[in-house]
Amino acid sequence: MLRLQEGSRPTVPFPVNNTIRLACSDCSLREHCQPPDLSAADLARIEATISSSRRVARGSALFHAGETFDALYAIKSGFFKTTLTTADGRQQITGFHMGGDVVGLHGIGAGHYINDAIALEDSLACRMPYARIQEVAQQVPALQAHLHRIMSRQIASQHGVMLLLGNMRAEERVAAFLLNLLQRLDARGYSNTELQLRMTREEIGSYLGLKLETVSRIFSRFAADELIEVSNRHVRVLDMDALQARVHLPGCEPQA
Amino acid sequence: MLRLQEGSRPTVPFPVNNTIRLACSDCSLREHCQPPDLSAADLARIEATISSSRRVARGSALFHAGETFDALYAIKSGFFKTTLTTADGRQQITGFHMGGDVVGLHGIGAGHYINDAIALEDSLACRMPYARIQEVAQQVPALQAHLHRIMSRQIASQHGVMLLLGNMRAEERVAAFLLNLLQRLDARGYSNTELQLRMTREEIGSYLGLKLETVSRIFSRFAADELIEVSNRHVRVLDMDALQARVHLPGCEPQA
DNA sequence: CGACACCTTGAAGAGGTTCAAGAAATGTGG
DNA sequence: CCACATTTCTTGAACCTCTTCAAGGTGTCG
Repeated sequence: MLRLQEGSRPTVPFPVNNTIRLACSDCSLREHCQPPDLSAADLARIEATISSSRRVARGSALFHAGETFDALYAIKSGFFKTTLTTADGRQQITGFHMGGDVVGLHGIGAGHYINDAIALEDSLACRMPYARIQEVAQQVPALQAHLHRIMSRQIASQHGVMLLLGNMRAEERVAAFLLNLLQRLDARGYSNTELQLRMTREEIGSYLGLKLETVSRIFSRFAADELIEVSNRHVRVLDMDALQARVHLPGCEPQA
Repeated sequence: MLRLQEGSRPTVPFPVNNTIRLACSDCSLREHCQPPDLSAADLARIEATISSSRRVARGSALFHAGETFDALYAIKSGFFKTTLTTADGRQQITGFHMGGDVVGLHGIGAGHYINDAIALEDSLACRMPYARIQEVAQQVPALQAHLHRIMSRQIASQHGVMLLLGNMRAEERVAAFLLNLLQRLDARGYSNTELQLRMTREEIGSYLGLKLETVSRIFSRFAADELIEVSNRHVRVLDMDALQARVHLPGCEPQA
């Protein structure tokens, strides 16, 4: 079984859609994408079905809208966006996904993917054929429960996005976006005050329902107010409390 | 087993949260909430776990945010809204749900409901304890697959809402909203050109990220343009093609 | 070094909100 | 069954936020 050399930088062009193998038991993301408390036998069974990894080069797709759905993907490393395209060509980014996230769940019901999942940096994903997942879940209750949890959480988190898009002003959206990213990075052991954005201002805007100029202006405003420090795509939070305070609407404090 | 008299109008005040029993095999919504092609034995097993119905009076809740999650609900008849409330008191309606829809899925991952589900008219819902669903799904692959499909479809349809909130102008949102309702009613055997709104303009606005005045104005504009006919909460579509055309952005046709 | 993609900032403009007032529908109690 | 209160809806006018258009700057990669 090939062991990935995590730290090494490839000297050749990044291979696209190359399939390699890597043990689930070695995966640092186990607690994110697998049910806890599995027996060794169960783990082995799951591993046999899903330990096929796919490299995805920056800019290329894990799957495209319209392709027949046949597998879920757990992101092992890297960063993805999922984008919806309308008949008249408008694009909406429906999510940003990082290590441990599972993408493709929307395809189960439709039979095909409705999204494009595009890597925003060279990434590694774990391909999990859905037919096999179903089989194993039928025998391993913990996997079934885990799958339900993952789908349910995605539904719940999308409610949060609807709140963001439906109720928040531009400033609040950007603040909430940054805080959400930081929180997810924190949960993965990274800094909770500093991050490297993997997406353009335009992509942030698409996700937040704003234009790229608006996003840029708000970054500048936050920097001017000394809430954050922005240098290109590197963002450092200087005043976490103040940033969090911006998520609540400014002119509408609950009054006695 | 009590048989509901569908057509009869209760002469006593509508009983709140009353639990009655009604056979799944009698339910007109079977094809909506249950997997197809079940054996009689499987159907009986499912029925034993989920054939407990709850009446919910207009204005009261099927569940509240914060309550411990223990069951999913399939709506048998009536109409619900699900609403999210923020710390600072803002409300966002995250969905409208009618007969055949399943609500509460977001609770699986969180362990508690994150939404309020409020009946917009006197309604009947089928309570399905989640622990039992899990058990049965473990033994009946068709049920498991069906549950996955339901959750997946909800994820996919929420992507559509994100597109609506993130990318569409007010006019498009209202047109898309009406068309979506009509399509769902059509799938349930009702008219696909005429409907009785069960929610206020404010609730429509909350769902669409608009103010109630904006919704009202757009209804008036559509009526003035003879796309629809509005009389209070009754809406009849006069020109379906033109209404559908409003969903695409008006000033941005793909040009050669 | 030069081309290209990405970002910032300004000024003008549009779409939606806010505020306000009145009309219509709905519900309540006598 | 009618009068009254309440909720919901409509419409107008002023305002504000975000967008659009535009230009220049910065960073990156071949």
